[in-house]
Amino acid sequence: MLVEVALPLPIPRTFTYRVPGGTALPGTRVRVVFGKRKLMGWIVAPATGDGGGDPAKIRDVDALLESQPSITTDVLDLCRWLSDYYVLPLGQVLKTAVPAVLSGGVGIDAPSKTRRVLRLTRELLTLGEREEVFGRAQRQRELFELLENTGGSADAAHLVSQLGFSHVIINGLVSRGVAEIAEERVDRDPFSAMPTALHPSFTLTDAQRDAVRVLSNATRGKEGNQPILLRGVTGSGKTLVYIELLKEVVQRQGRGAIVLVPEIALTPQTVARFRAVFGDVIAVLHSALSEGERFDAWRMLREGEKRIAIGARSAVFAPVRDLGAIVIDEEHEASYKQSESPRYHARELAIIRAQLTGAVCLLGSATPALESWHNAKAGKYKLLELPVRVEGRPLPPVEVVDLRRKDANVKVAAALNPNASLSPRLVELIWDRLGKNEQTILLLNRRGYATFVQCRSCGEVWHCPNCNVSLTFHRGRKRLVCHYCLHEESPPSVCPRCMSQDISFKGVGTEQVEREVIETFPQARIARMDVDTTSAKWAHHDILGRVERGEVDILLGTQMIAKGLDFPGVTLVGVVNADVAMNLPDFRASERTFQLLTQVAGRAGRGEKGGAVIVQTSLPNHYAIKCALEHDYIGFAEREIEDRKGPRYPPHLRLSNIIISGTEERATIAEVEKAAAYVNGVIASNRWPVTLTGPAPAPIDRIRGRWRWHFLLRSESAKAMGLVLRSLQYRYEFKAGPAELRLVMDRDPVSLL
DNA sequence: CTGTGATCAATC
DNA sequence: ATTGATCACAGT
Repeated sequence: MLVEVALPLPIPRTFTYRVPGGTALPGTRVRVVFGKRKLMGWIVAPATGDGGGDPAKIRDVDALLESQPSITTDVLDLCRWLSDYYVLPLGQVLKTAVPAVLSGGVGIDAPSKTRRVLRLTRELLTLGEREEVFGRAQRQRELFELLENTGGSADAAHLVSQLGFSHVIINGLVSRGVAEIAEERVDRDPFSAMPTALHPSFTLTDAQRDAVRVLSNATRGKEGNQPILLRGVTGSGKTLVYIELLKEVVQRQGRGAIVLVPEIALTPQTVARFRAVFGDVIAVLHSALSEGERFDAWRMLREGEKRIAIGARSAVFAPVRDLGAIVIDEEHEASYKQSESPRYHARELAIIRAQLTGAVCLLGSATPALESWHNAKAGKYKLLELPVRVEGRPLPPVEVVDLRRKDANVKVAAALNPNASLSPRLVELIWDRLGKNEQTILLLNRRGYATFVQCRSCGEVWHCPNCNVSLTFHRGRKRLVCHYCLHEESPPSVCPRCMSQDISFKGVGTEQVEREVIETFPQARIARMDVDTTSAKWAHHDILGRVERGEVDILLGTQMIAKGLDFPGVTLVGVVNADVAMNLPDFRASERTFQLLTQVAGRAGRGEKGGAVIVQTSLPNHYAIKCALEHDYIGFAEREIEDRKGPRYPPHLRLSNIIISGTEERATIAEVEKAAAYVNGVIASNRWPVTLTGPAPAPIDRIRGRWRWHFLLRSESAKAMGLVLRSLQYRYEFKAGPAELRLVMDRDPVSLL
């Protein structure tokens, strides 16, 4: 039998091999001889026959690595789509769709962890039988009866170390023929030991009930197979709708489901709620899992022992059987787009996988991505809405503090501290909450102490030697740090250019706000949550746990505190500076700002006590901020969609960002110009409806010592865009020349930085 | 006339 | 990605 094998190499084609004596299903991993070496690959199809080459060259498959395909049919089809759309060889895609331990070429059983267990082989029903078998061997009889009471088997090491049965006793049972030592697979699941905070189950609101009805009809194929967008304001109970959908699919229909969450470490509450309802049929695909644990979770899904996978974007490849639903929570989140190859968007893959399997695809958000909203308005997605919070709780009032105003307010603050980043109004409200023993969340989307360091006398700003970005001062570490390449150096005491000692630390970061908060509210219990305080494995979990138990008065952090958290004790949210996200040179800056403000404002007032939000900004008239104040998603979306007509950006068309990087600036520019000229030629000669903008330096034009230039492709036609990218791939695939020049194709980029 | 490096084609 | 072939130019 001849088969097509995809190899994890940058070669966009498959190779034909022979499976000697027998057959093998697509999705099976094989080892093959390729050139001089042996590689692991996947059988992806029966051989096409015309296979583009000399039949005499076809070699035998070296070994089949598994009897059951590691890639199921629907995942294989999903990977094919990914390979085609994002212009990437199929073998490389498949490699990212299975746990890393499987791409090393080991057999499917090898990564499993086993333990030795003592297991009963014979029943001794009567007392007489027991007397006869054991005689005076009292301890052996005790061990035998212990095993009977624990279901017939027990861990051998545990019997010896914890229960005091020596090897002699165990061997005695074995030699009497009533028990045996066996290897048993261990299923590592670090979550099984974690408490599942049982959430009070609310009765559904009318809107929730309507949504659930539509969704459960959809699971029975009554609503067509469109993706469904659930727009529910913060606190409207989207999670409960997801749970009801999964109850229908998993408990009533006996099918499987996938739940995607933006970053699983940041959403422990969401995960805990699913675990509370579905218990041990859930596999949690957490980034902190070891490779072995990840493999176990994957295998249990593959074998149907677990039916729900919950995890970040890569969980879209989970080998869930008989898939009935995919839920994408916070579907607007940028983290669903992978920032390295393969640069897929998990939301798009989820929609495709749902289409392939007939599953329901549910996108949920309070602030849908404009693309999703646009699709819903155009009728491509079905739209469901949850317009009010549960139990009729109001959305919190949002108040603006204008950072530009040099009136009494700010002067008071300035008199106290010239660098004050908390306005008197915000300070006053925090005092009030401290007095009432209520909690405050403070958001600032910048970490470190000061975002740049500048000489007051000559204006020199300290930059990273490898990247074209300013260095951030971290006071705790007493270092200047580059947030792109992690370069560190000592903070200067003298300006090397003008020898002045008058050096200022500018641009407030979370570390500095933390200091200000400590000085202003000395008795408050404060927790800071950003990349610098959450590097330890379960650090997120620990910090959020303290907040949940009421051990923290003020939680301060970057955007990682803005999402999905549900703490009824939080009655005040302060946005220290709303402008940070707005000033990025990216067409999504307004959208990001609006989403961040809406999401973080939604953390306030989830309990009975209500809540308030303070937004400090120097752009109080910007529509992104104004709409966020009024909780007006639709107003924002309409205005922003209009704004993106000139120059045209998504959702009006599709983008691809082509980046060429290299260590030499001139060679990089020369190459990007060559590439752009080539693309322009291809577009013109085929009359493809695609336009090219650039080339130009990337917004951050040097990272890790590499110069970066890019150009943008715009098209309303996905097909034409695909053809252009494909021709670029062929042009560059076998490209000779200094290998240090690299080309990246980012289709539907989420950020242009 | 050999040796090192760059460039290119091929891999079932 | 990796290997082997081919070709240029440098040092002998």
